[in-house]
Amino acid sequence: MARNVKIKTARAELDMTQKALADAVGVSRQTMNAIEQGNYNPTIRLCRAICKVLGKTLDELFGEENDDER
Amino acid sequence: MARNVKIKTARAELDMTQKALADAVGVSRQTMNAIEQGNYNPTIRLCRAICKVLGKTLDELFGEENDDER
DNA sequence: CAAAAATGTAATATATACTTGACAAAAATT
DNA sequence: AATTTTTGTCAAGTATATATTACATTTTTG
Repeated sequence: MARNVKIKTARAELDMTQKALADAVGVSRQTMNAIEQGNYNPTIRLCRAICKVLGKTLDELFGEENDDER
Repeated sequence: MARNVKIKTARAELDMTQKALADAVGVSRQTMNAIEQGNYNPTIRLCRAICKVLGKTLDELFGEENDDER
């Protein structure tokens, strides 16, 4: 189900906790967790916000999901 | 409110109608129209599907929305 | 190793993405 | 210029992204 390890890694690089990222991005901790877990199909606005905070591009963090996630 | 002219352009390059793109992507024509109109905050999965059909990257079609869209 | 912090996960509730149907206006076709 | 196709938009409904509360487990820290 496509765990998003790229977010986890980028977060680690900045030494940010899931909660810190969630707060920075204006979303609940559970939502951030679910996104990293690959259980979510977030909106583009949220993806953009995450990219902005983590200093990555959309393609870097959310590119090519080949599998059939929900 | 940030009309997405990039999608419109990419669509024109392929000589696709809004309906054709909507069908190819598995979404209603109204939804595609609203996205081009900038009234929507689509999910990343839909964005990926649009990119795939139009042969563009996420960054190309959905990068940097600076303005305060909804 | 114990305590604290961070993470994974579930249930219920709410906001909003997306659908369907319908109609008007604009653009393209003949 | 008339007809058809495409686009823009609205209203009401359904599906799902996200919030909140809560608790168990894992990881980190003292």
